[in-house]
Amino acid sequence: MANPLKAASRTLDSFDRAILRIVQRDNKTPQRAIAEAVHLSTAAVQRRIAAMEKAGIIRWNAALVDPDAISLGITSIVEVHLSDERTATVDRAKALFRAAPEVQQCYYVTGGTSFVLVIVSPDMRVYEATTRRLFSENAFVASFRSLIALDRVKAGMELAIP
Amino acid sequence: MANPLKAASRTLDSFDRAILRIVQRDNKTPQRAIAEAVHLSTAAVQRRIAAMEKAGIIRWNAALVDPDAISLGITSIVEVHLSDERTATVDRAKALFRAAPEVQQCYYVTGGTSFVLVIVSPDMRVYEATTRRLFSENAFVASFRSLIALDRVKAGMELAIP
DNA sequence: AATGAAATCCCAACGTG
DNA sequence: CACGTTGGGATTTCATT
Repeated sequence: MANPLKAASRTLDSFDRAILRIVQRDNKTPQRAIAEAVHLSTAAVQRRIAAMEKAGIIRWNAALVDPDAISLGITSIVEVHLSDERTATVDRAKALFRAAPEVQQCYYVTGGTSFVLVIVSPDMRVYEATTRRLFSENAFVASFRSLIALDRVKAGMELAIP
Repeated sequence: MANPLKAASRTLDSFDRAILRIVQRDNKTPQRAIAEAVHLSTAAVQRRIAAMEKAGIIRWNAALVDPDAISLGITSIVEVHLSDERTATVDRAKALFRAAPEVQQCYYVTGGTSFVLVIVSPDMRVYEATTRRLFSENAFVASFRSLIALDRVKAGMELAIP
């Protein structure tokens, strides 16, 4: 996991991409249904899915949970600026954010802003406590800016597969 | 889908949350394994999962695909400012972003910035074309700022279930 | 909520182009 | 080498108590 860009070694043909388009939306689709949709046998579909899982092309199979259902009503996007951009500092920040359960997503970005995080919290009080723990109480965080989500217009992980 | 905050009607007990913690990481876990992990019968697990799917608590079951594997190496976070915040304008923007396949995620946010998007592209050339189509060529977009991801430190949809 | 039966699905082995 | 067909084993699903 040390390398940010781990190239996927397998070459995907149009069958693979067609399968991905389906399981991306519903990975519980029966292989028989997939098979007839892409005009392949169930065994071929099975082999390709297994290969793509092993190659890391399918990273994992997840049930996507509605945050509101479990009282995590606050979604916030946070821009975080570090005090410096030395490798050691950046790595410490990455480790911190990766380990924090409240941090649903974390991107290290260009453009002056060092990180963009997506944080999910039950309410504002807890959110404020989280920001204090992750940002205010860390010397290597110079500043941060919170954008509170009023509407999760689109909040999946779906990709437009070419 | 008109209401941004659709309250989930079902009340979750600790069994439900325990199940969610498991299927969130791997929704292909056999029900028997879930059952013994949470100390319930397989039938009970089965019924609870079905109920949570019907209630929308489990929004969908997805295979998460590695963007690099399908030549979508550029991930970008974009802040978008609208020319005005009238309802009609905001709704038009929401519809546009929701319909765009390149837009993986879209949040309508407070704090002066109207939207935060996550956009996935095969390369910079295509990314630039996308920004032109979605932002530069739309009169209701006043400005936007791109933050290119150097590292997807954490890029799932997992929630810390309380 | 638990039990058991029926249907379905997954997966490995074999044979073929 | 990858595909398709076939069969056994496991899992999900439904009906009953």
